[in-house]
Amino acid sequence: MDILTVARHAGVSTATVSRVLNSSNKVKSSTASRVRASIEKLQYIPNTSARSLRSGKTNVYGLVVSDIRNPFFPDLIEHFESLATSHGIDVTFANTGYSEERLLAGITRLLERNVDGIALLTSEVSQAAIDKLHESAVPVVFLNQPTIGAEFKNITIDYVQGFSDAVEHLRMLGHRKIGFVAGPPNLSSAVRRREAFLTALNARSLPMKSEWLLEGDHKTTGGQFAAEHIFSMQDPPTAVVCSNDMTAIGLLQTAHRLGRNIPGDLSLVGFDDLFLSEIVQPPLTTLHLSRREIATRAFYALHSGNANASASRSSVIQPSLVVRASTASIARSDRESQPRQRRSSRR
Amino acid sequence: MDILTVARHAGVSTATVSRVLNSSNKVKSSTASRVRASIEKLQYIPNTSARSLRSGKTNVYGLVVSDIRNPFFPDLIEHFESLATSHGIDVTFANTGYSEERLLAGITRLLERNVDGIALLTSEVSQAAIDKLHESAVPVVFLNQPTIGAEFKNITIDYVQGFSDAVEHLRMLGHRKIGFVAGPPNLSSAVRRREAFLTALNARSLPMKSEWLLEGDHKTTGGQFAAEHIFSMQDPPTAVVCSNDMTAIGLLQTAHRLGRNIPGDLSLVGFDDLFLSEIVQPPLTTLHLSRREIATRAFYALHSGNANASASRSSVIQPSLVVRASTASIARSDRESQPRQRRSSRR
DNA sequence: GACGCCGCTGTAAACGATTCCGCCAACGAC
DNA sequence: GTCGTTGGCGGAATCGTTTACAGCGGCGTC
Repeated sequence: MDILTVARHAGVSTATVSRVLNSSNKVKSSTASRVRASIEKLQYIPNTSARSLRSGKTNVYGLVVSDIRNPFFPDLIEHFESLATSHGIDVTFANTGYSEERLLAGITRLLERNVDGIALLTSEVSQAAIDKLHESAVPVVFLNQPTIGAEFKNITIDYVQGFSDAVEHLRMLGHRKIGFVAGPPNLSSAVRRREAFLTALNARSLPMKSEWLLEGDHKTTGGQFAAEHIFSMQDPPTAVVCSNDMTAIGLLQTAHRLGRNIPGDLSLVGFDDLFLSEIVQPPLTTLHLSRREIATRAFYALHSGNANASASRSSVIQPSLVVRASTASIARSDRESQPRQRRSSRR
Repeated sequence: MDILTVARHAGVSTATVSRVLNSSNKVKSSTASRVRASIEKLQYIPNTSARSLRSGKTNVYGLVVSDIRNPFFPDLIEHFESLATSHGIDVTFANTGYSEERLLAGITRLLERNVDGIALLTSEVSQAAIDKLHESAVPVVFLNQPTIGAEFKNITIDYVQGFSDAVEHLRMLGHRKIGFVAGPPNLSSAVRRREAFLTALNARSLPMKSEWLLEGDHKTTGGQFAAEHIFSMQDPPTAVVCSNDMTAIGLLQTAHRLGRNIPGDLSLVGFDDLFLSEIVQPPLTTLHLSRREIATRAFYALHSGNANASASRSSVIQPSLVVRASTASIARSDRESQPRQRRSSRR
């Protein structure tokens, strides 16, 4: 079932069939409808390989993410995919599992597939990967890669403002000893989050003991590890900010296991606002990061050609603080130098 | 950069280059290595469109899932994808959001892409979808579709045994009044789970009030709804089995909100064993369903040709009960005819 | 020495679409 | 009546591979 069969059936040439397929306006409407009838009758489906061989376009975007098990990414994928398919574009998928090796392999695969664009919604981009993308001239959009040159599009997230809000929230609650559980040090997004946190601390002249600065892995295991450390410290922080929600949730879980109370013994702030954050006990105070917005910008960065490229490059996504129940006023024994206080006025 | 350039550079014909590309054994090894050197030198990447136009194979599988936000599916996707890419196959992805319409649209897209196989790891398959797949003659594997004819492969899950284990577990704990929160009635997997539960109840001559048979949506919202119902009943069940973990987690969350204790006031069993189940408080007793196994069987059902087709069709996946902390011996006020009891011996 | 066979390689015809040209009829202007 | 223009359509080249077929040395066999 090829285009020639349709052409014969409709009594026209293949060129004309192709034109109605691609909705060229140079076909008389009576001819067009006759062709369309034949297409319908014969159940003709154009061959994608032939199409993209000739036209050079595949109508496929590659989407690469770090860790599909982190609920942050399924949201992202869903939005990206539904946006893409509504524009007639399919998405092939690559999961790196935070491995640079798998990232490079994934990019190679996508390049071999001649995808029309690649959304690299991941953090562990190595120089080798960037070089490879650079020489293949395929449109690429990154998520929050500060070191990326202007030849690539980049969606930036305002970590500084986000963590500033988080720290300020804790400060208002009376916390002065605030710890941080970072992500893996080879992840640029994790590094930037950590720096943004430290900036927020500095701006408020809050103390930072290196002991309070823990390293996680952006998974629950990192949080579990951190919890064990924190609750065995001589001088523990009274509040902890985590580099992402999964870390905070792992911490929460271990706190439970150790018989500690959140937020009674420790206030906890996450980052991402996974749906999980509402579900855990206590519901997690966290920074909301809109997946829909990221997916939308990523898609249009690839799709709109270069139309509003510069506009979308300059824009920045703002996280917003969502206060739930994992943070509370500093109280009880933690407020060392002050008398015990029942509660602050009314609330 | 095409194959002709490489051929000239290596001083051979395009046919020979193609042969080394496809590792035909009919090329002298000295020639082959010369060609390989040229490929390397010129950074040649074969054009996938041309390849699949000529060969009729795309080396792409379609993977369609119901709801990527349900953590069950990311696990599935990850395993499927890593298996596929390790065999040189890419996967393009479709999310149906439980919508038959989107399912049909997704299948159409995949068919237009000429994928070499489709894994339909979803439940809401309509007859229209089946017909479409049938006439396209593309290899397809379904997940647990009892009505599917023998012309399709099908991975079956032993719900009867699974729910039997769950009910037996509750019965051993002393529960006699056991409710069920089902999934959407138009989802065949949900219907079959419900039936399996009822079978388990019957086999033990346990009572079933229709009031205890609730309907959810396989998301947390369904569980929330169910919790509100259950805790306002005159004669509530003492234990509830849920059609999946998301439902159980929603129920758990609302129980918390209503000030009820799980498992004190109600024992709870889920289905799937999401990683979430370990994280919620209390950790959820549930039926473990191996995503790796499903993904593996799905992949090989498509990939191994017809080699061990019949073997894989006949095999069945067994869920296994994982006992955590959301189920407990019936106790306190729920044991109507018995005196209140402080706790069971030691613990 | 003729012949057949075998291992390796090249030639060229597909695969199924898109699209550049060029053609033709119709029509208006002069 | 001639000519130019324009809208609509067809012919055929082209995209980059794969692969059937054929060719061509060299070698063993009789």
